[in-house]
Amino acid sequence: MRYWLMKSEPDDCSIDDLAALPNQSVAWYGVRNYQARNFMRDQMGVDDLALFYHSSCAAPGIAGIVRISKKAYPDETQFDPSSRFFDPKASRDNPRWLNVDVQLVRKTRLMALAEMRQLPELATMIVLQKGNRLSITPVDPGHWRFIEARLG
DNA sequence: GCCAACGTTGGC
DNA sequence: GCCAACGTTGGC
Repeated sequence: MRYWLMKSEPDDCSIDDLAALPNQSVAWYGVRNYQARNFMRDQMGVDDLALFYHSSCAAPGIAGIVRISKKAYPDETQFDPSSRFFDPKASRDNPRWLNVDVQLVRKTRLMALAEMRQLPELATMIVLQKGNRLSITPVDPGHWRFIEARLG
């Protein structure tokens, strides 16, 4: 059982969008970074928990908690020529990209990036490191407990 | 829109 | 294997 932080652009899928979906769950498609893919493939298990983070938006920060509801399987969008995530080098025999499914656990108050940066307890979080762009990062249990307590 | 940081591609 | 060029991410 591990903890994660997963970035989503709210213009694409916000915490409220997730809450409105059937089963409040969604395929975390579109990851096109090998390190993030490998996290899903090698380390993510069903019932792992993740912070749902809004990125590339006016108010970046943690917006909710989700759980991994299905382990990694091939990302359909890599096979779809009409998708912006289409990958001509991927095939069904040899898929390159994977996704997991996530399900809403609860929406939280927004814990803004600016607030996170002000908390010395969180200073070593991967997502706060300079230049970090990974869309999926592990969160250590101490950070998880601290954030969860602070989210109320 | 700007720009720093990073990952990927492809020529050599 | 090196590395320049290019594309993307993501905060501001």
